[in-house]
Amino acid sequence: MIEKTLHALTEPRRRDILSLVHDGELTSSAIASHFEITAPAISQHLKVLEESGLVVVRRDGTKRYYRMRKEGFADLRAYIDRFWDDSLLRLKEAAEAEERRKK
Amino acid sequence: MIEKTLHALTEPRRRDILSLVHDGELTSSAIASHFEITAPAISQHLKVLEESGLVVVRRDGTKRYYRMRKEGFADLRAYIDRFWDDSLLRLKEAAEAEERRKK
DNA sequence: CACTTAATTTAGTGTCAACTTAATTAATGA
DNA sequence: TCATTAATTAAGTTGACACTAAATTAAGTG
Repeated sequence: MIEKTLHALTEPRRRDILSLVHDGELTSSAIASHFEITAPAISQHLKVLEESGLVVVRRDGTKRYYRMRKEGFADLRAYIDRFWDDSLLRLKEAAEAEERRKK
Repeated sequence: MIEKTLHALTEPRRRDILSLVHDGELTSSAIASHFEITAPAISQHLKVLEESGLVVVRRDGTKRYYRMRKEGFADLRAYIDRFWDDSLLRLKEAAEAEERRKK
């Protein structure tokens, strides 16, 4: 899952798309109107984003509304925290050691 | 920077390398011994990791010791948190995306 | 049933990234 | 200085992927 999340996020336009659908849902063509590339290219990006779980789609007639799916970031966030958190822990420990040294 | 971080992390072997050098430093060849691919391939991965800021290297004679650099995750973590937490900083993202689209 | 709108899928192209082997750099020791 | 060890850089191959234009699906509407 983290594999797909990272792959989806690495492409800059997909990150831009995510910013666009963060606040609310937008149709495929509404999203495409913000870019210079063609609608099929956007559609392909949306597919990658959807398969990664970073966006969800709602169908209404011929239109498809995309919006961000926050929980899609959970796994990647947890992965990073495995590296990040104990560095914070060590900073905390160092600070505490420093405190003790001062006294 | 987040660009380079994501690119570095997306390749599975580079994530494996990061796990290896998480706890302490290892030489290039010690790292390579954990994989089936050749030493030059590992060297190339290490270069990408170093340029992304996710590892640092210490030279001693002909050997080069690599270790993880936790601060390298900071930007990516902040990026994810902008989506994860509802924050006004998200507006900054949108503005930056708009700038990129204009170019 | 055509016709239109919205979007996707298909097929093909150019670029880039992850390998390989071979050559090269760099430090050290006989 | 020559040889050895550690690692990287160089050159070339292959496969993946972000595009494009064209064809296709799907859901209304006259």
